[in-house]
Amino acid sequence: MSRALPPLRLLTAFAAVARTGSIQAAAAELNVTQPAISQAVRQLEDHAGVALLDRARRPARPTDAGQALATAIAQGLGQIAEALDALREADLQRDSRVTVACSVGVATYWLMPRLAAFYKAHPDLFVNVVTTPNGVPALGDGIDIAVRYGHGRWSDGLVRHLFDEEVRPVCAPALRARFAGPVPPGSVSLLHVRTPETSWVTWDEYLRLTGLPPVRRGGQTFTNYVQTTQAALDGHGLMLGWRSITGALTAAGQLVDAGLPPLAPRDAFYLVARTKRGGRAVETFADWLVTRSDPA
Amino acid sequence: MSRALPPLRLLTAFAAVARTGSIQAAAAELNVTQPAISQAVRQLEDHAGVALLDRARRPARPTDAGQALATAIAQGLGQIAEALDALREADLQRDSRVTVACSVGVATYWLMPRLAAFYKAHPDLFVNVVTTPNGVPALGDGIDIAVRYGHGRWSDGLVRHLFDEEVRPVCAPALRARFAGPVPPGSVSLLHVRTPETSWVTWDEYLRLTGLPPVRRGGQTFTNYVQTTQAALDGHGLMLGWRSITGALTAAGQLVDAGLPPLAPRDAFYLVARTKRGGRAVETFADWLVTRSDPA
DNA sequence: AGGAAATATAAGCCCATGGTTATCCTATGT
DNA sequence: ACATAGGATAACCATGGGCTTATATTTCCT
Repeated sequence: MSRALPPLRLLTAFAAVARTGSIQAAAAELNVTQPAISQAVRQLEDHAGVALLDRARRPARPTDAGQALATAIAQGLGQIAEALDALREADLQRDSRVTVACSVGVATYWLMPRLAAFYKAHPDLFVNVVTTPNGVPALGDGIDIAVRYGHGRWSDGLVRHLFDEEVRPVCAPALRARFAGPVPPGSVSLLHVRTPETSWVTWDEYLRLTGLPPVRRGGQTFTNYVQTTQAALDGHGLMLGWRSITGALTAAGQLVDAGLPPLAPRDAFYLVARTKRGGRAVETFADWLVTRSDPA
Repeated sequence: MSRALPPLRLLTAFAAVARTGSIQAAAAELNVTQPAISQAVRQLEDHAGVALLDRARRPARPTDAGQALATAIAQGLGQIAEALDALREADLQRDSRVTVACSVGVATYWLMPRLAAFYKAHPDLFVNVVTTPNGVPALGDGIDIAVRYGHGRWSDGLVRHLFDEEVRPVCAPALRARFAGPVPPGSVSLLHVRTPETSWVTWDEYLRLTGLPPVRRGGQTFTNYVQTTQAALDGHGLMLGWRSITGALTAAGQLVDAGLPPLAPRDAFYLVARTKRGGRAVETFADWLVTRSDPA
């Protein structure tokens, strides 16, 4: 049955003697006087019950027993010190990283293009973007911030308004050119997005809310706005363009307004941040995104 | 660059919390009050700069970081404790063992027969007998005691007188029976022992010192008294019987006095013990051997 | 809403720790 | 024999470590 360990000070004093080669050198390294180390090692020997130093030789050298113990001390305490360093390092890392969850469309056309400016302003921080294939982007293990479209009344985090949206039909220029006036929804292929998120406006809702006649189901259906946007760019039909997704493409002339009325939904985009365990990076990024947010 | 380790008390307090499952249980195990452990873990967290316990749950549980650190503490301190235990164990072992060096003849006919009585008196001690093939039994690495025949004026250890010797010619009863008077040395085969040790009386010295006529070289020569004694037992000749070697055999009638005058050499048997690093067993055995020593 | 259990906090205090200085002792080299 | 270097010992003391008690706070269950 082992007795309690001796005081750490005795262990480190002896390890220093073994490492530096003499009691005097160890004292110098530890910034104490030589008697302090001499007494410390003697106390350790009393505790251990065996001689750890051969003092007949000058400078004193560890006995075989002492060498064995010095090795165990170095390894044992080294292991603990490494674990502490690793924890601090991980904490520093965590404090310089933030993970954001959002839909793949928002990620591709809104968030990622903005990150360059964020890194320019904060080169020491790193944003990890996680796209949720479907459903509402959620907070949780490893997710610090979620960018959500919806009513904004969530309770799982701190909610901050990013921007209101506007939805208008857009299409490829070539498709637009086929009609003198607005592109009639009933005469072209409509590009649908079907997602479990029920907040996003669908073609049916758009037509109903703008007083346009309903269109019998046709066209193509995708599961995300990246594919839908690509199909529109390819001239495959008419899509509902959300300003945060297609605003830049429309400004660049790659997509054009279809001449139909725009729709301003009541829902908006929000940033939701976890209230616990938020490090410096999370707060910095959230603040930046809120102040720099505009839909296009 | 790692900072100094925190006090051992904080490490062991936290490790106890991780192992026992609560701050209260750790306090009970360490025989302090619950606030003592609560404060100790808080100090460790301040030192480490990370949360080690999830206190929202009752009882408090280690965080992932805390679990990692607790493991490192257990392994690191365990390694040091094991090293200390091993040193103490080795020391205990050394304290219950003694190694004795002597000639093979003394070992066989004098020392080994006595060890049974020693073990009876000291069942917790162990005597390791090392026979030196030739030369004076020496102290040194691993040899605590030497049993030597000689002048007794050695300086390599503590010298204590065991017993004086007596040398007399002895032979098998059948050889003795061939002569009405003393067995004449010149008429039988003499059994010689040739050894680098120059203290032991040879046949030449014996005949000269007792005034008997010298005998031209003949007979057999052996390198130790075990073989010589066996040859005498077999009736192969006349040997010089040292009381410590052949006393018991003569008392048992296996060998008989040849009727020639005995010789009391000036040299004697001594015990020489190392003066350094003598453990309890060495002193105990040396004392016992000195008080229980008699030549036969 | 209230009680039980676990943890946190603040204040207080005793005593042991962790050194220091002064000096002695021992080993080794010249 | 002497000088130097390294280590040992004794006496001393200031400080803060390592608790304690008392009480507050928080979480969870009934």
